[in-house]
Order: sequence, then structure tokens, then C-alpha cells
Amino acid sequence: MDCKRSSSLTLPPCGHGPEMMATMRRQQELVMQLRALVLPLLHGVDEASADIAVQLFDDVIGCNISVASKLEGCLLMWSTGAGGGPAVELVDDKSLVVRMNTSTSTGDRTEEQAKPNRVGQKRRRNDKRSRSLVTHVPHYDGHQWRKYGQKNINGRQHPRSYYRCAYRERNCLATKTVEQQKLNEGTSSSAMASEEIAEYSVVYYGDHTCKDHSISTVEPPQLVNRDLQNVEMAQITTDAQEAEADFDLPALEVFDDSLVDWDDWNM
DNA sequence: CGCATTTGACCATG
DNA sequence: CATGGTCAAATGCG
Repeated sequence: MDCKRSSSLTLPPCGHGPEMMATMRRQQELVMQLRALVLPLLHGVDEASADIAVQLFDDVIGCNISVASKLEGCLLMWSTGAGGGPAVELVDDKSLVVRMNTSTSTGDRTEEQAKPNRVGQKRRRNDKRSRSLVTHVPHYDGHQWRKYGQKNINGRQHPRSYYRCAYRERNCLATKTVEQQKLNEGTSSSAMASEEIAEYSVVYYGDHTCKDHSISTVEPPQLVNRDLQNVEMAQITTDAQEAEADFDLPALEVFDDSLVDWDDWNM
């Protein structure tokens, strides 16, 4: 979906639309980062306060998303349908196509390699429940992801990476895509987007069903911590509060997985 | 050696 | 037919 976003979109009469949009985006990022910073601290100390904090953060973020969405709608009307690059958008659902050849979870992949016979591995990710956001730290969402693909999307500078939940063996079908956005293209609104850290647009698909720690008949996969080296990290373990920040990213990735629940983000 | 990532190919969808 | 999502062998790292 190459939204040929024209940087020369016709502005609404006030002219502050994109600027407001950028502000909303920035606000969203700040809230997310603040949340990532605060919640782990509260979690080990005061559970009740932590729960309230989770609610509050989610409410704030939800409000932000709602406003941004409406603002985006206004901007789109004014810009004659040119697709913008909003901070948060709901991916529309064209058709939700479930893969038709669901393999029998154990014995399919070993029997052949790269045969065109084995088909049906496709699933269009136009789920109504997808959530997207823009962040500097695309891997701090409290889940373990495993990368399974990368594609160059036409017209995009940076490739798109495809991740699925590392606990897929628990029938967790959550996936996400991470795509680096081009740094501030227009230099339109100065001084705000002038971070040297790249922005990533993260889109989540599906829900995590691996959240309950009650290991149900399936042992967790052997997750090696080596993905902590590259930026591809996401904390899940319960003692995640103690994670040292030996990566160059800010130590925002310390999330207890109970703190992240994107389920109610649909509007 | 076992694991996750990389990367090219396959294939569904529009 | 072009594009994007997924698979899986190859690769590399700890």
C-alpha cells in the first residue's frame, strides 16, 4: 500500500493540521516511553497502584489515538484523499482470509522442501483488529517476537520486517511488522522531529494468547537471549525489572507482559 | 550444536 | 501481473 503521500498537501485553513498531527505523534511516543519507564517501577512495589497506572496510561493513549484518528480524518478530507502518514491508524479490513491449508502442526514441514505443491501459506493481514503506531523503540512491547521475513516494499526506503510471536507453539498467532520510517522528510516542522533516532512504524496483528503463564501442556520454546544484542528485544520474563541497559536504546523495554494489553485499542 | 535470523522463492490477493 | 506475506533452506552466532 504505497500511500503516495505528497508532502505538498493542501493544508486546512488554519494550516496547523500536520503540525498538530506531529504533536500528537510526539505526545503518544512520550506517553509510551513514560509508561515503559514508570510501570516496571510500580509493579514491584505497589500492585494496586500499578494496575491503576496501567489503566491511566492506556486511557491516555487511547484518547490520543482517538484524537489523532479524527484529526487524520480531517486532514485527509482537506488534502483530497492523499494518504497521510498518521501516527496511529487502524488498518482497514478488506478481507480476512484465513489460510486454508492449515498444516497439521507437526508433520508437514519435514516432508518436503520448496515444493510448489505445498501451498496455502498465505494470509492477508487486513485484520480489523490490527493496531499500528509509530515509535522509536519498536520492540519494547513486552512480548517475544521471532523474525520470519523481511521484504522491500516498493516505494519505501526501508524494508519491512515480519515478526511472529515466539510462543507460536502455544497457538499464539500474534504477528507484527516493523518498518523504519524515513526521517523527517520535509523539514517542515522544525525542532520537533529532529531526533537522531529513527522512527519505526509498528503494526500489530492478532492477539496474544500466550499471555497466561499457566503453561498449558506445551513447553515454551527455548528462547535464547541473543536477540538482546541487536535492537530486536522485548522483555517478557517476570524478573524483567532488573534488566540492565547494556544496549544503546533507552531502557524502556522493561515491560512486564501483563502490562501490555493492546486488545482494547480498537475504536 | 542448537538456536534465531537471513534471504530468496513461492504464492495468494487485488 | 504486481505486490506483499510467508515459508524454509542457508547462514551465522553464542
